[in-house]
Amino acid sequence: MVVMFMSWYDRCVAEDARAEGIERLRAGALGDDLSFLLARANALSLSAGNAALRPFGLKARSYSVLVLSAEEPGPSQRELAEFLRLDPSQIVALVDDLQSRGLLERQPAPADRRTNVVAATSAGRALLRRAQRAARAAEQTVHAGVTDDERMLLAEALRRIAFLD
Amino acid sequence: MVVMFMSWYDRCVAEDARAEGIERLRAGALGDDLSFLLARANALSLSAGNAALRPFGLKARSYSVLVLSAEEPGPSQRELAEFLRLDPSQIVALVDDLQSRGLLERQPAPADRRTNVVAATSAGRALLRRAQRAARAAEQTVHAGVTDDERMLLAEALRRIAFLD
DNA sequence: TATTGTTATACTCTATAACTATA
DNA sequence: TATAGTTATAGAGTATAACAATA
Repeated sequence: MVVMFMSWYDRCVAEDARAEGIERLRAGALGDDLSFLLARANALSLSAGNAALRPFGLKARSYSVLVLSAEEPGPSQRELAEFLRLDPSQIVALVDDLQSRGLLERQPAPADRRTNVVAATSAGRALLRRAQRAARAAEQTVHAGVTDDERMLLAEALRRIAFLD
Repeated sequence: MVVMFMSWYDRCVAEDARAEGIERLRAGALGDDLSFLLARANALSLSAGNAALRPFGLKARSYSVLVLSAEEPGPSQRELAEFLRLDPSQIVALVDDLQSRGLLERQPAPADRRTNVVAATSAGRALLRRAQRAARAAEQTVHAGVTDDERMLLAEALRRIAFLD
């Protein structure tokens, strides 16, 4: 189990001189550690995704909120927090930002006036369509090493881990 | 592609009232998004791992450094940075901490005096053995939903994503 | 001139608690 | 009394640049 592995790597060109050392580490204990592989795969996926979303003024988190708020019916902020495993206060900031850009709206829920339902605007949906194309292209690049069959098995296994209830 | 999903969830008890909303989101667009599943699975794995390592004064990052420095021969700080996708300056802080606790040593490399080889001490190895047991137990809990066969396929697919060269 | 390790700093993200308005 | 949303703030993690020692 490991970590974020963020972006020093993104500006680092792998050196041949170090390659053998890295290969050695990879053959060691962590190279078979499922949590480590999960963390490293996620870090690569995340940084590729963030890079692809940057032209749209989005990051993984705001992109996720936008995707979910484009569903029908839209989620409450509480549901967003739980599904994305983010603190409700962080959802406030994300929704504030997207709302100020006219990409989504807070709609007071008729049944419970404490609750805001978050719904993408048509501008939000338009941006989302373009962003999704870019995100999917980035995802394909990151997952280029696995076949379509493997990808399905991978998704199923991850789903069982991600939603182990 | 998504995000950290850290620990609000860890102190939140899922409510039945929200469960149907969550289920709906799960059936939507992100529920099939491999990057999202990767992020969420990793978040769960990471927080379970951090919890299991806390009694040993370790987190995922320091644990990873300790594991790698217990290999023979030990890695240089540069190799650690690249393998863990952390900035070299972050490795300094991690190694400082572990060294101050007597768990590893910096050994100047004979061949290149710029380089520090990081090597676990016997105290570090002893702690590591105990920590590894706890980490593996936590990992099993997180991955309880997948069979052994699936776990192997999962590891292989993740390896190809994590080390796509 | 380039690389390893290091220090420093600004920034983003995360953790936590308190507050308000509704229920 | 409990929940949804909000605000505030401290702490951890990340991004970036610069520096000394060595190659």
